[in-house]
Amino acid sequence: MIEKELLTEEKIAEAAREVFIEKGMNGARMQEIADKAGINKSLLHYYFRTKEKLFAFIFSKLIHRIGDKLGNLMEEGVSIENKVTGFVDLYIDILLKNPFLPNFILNEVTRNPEAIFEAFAAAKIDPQKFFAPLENQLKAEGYHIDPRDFVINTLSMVIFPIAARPILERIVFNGDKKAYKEYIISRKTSIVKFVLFALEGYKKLEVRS
Amino acid sequence: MIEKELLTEEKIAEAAREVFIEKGMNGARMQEIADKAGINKSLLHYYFRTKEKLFAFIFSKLIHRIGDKLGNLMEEGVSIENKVTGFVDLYIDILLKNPFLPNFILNEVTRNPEAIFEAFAAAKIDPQKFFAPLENQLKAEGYHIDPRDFVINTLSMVIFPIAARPILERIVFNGDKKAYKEYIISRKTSIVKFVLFALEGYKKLEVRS
DNA sequence: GTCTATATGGCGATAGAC
DNA sequence: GTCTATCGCCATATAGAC
Repeated sequence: MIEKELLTEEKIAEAAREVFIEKGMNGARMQEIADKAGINKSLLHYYFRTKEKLFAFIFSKLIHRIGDKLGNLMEEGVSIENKVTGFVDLYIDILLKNPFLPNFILNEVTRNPEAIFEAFAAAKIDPQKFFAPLENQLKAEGYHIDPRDFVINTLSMVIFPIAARPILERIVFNGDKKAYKEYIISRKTSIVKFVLFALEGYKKLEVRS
Repeated sequence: MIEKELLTEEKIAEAAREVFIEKGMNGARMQEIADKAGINKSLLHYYFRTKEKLFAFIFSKLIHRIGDKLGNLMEEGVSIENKVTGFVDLYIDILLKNPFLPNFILNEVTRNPEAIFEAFAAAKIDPQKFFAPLENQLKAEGYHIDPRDFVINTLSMVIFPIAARPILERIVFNGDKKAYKEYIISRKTSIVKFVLFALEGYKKLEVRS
């Protein structure tokens, strides 16, 4: 019964994705995944022989999707300003829908670095294809900034406040969840503004330092 | 024998701190802590009845120290520029020595939010005492930026690249650990530059948006 | 206070009926 | 394919000798 098999496997994958992302490999329980998928625990082992295999399956699919999204943002002919705007907007939306994603990736990548090599290799993510054109474009548009600083600073400002939600929500917003969420949404414009202001400074420089 | 008791308890605390920070509450093993402290596993339970209690002890001490350091950075009479420089320099040094700290805090604070309330309350950390003077100072020095953006953006750029070390080291630096570390050190100056350039833009504005 | 030995419970994994 | 029952391991925690 192929029809049924696909359905069950999808239910398992969806449940596993949710539980793994929220609890991590160590914290996740096969029982919880089974419950959430509406099936029996031993059926999990029937479809994916071990927890490790199930995890690897979920993780590599995830990296693959992220790799695709990153690639799409690198079309040529788009100005730096529009790239920043598009990037920040897209990623804050994604992260608002998947608030556990940043911590999950950071953890698993620390726990088992080998998985990165494989997953990123399989997803065909090549940093040179990303940085080389960006460096040229920054130069061409007159911004004398290290492209790594440009990318990493922007990425940091997008991801960190979402990874640190429990702390910010409590310390900065006194437990007001709505205020926190509105603040994150407001960052869609404020991060772009901050980055573009900074870039102005680099425009005046003659050499990058 | 009080002398001995203090020594053993300190050895346990130091070992527990290292293991908890690297592996987290879930990943840490009482056996590993005992080994690292050079004592027996059951002696751990003699000093701290449960793993949870041992963890709470370590965690609250840690938050307390962080609270103190944050407070020290808020002396009056220091220019915004010097505060940024001092903050970035100090924190990158701390994080280079404790690379697991960011992920540890982010994780545990997600896993058990109650712990934050207690630990931060015990450490007497009051955000209003932090943000109110900073907001005034930013206004006084002519920077029309939301103080939360200012703090959170700077913090993000300091912490995130260290929390994301495994990814950056692999993807951006092709596995070259030395290059990664040198890059992080270079950020001590480049982050300050980036932030000050951005601030210049906010100086031209008449109202904060 | 510190040790050895052991209890207790949870979780991943398997056996086997249907 | 899906279930119930159970194994075997590992980690926390306790008992009890010294």
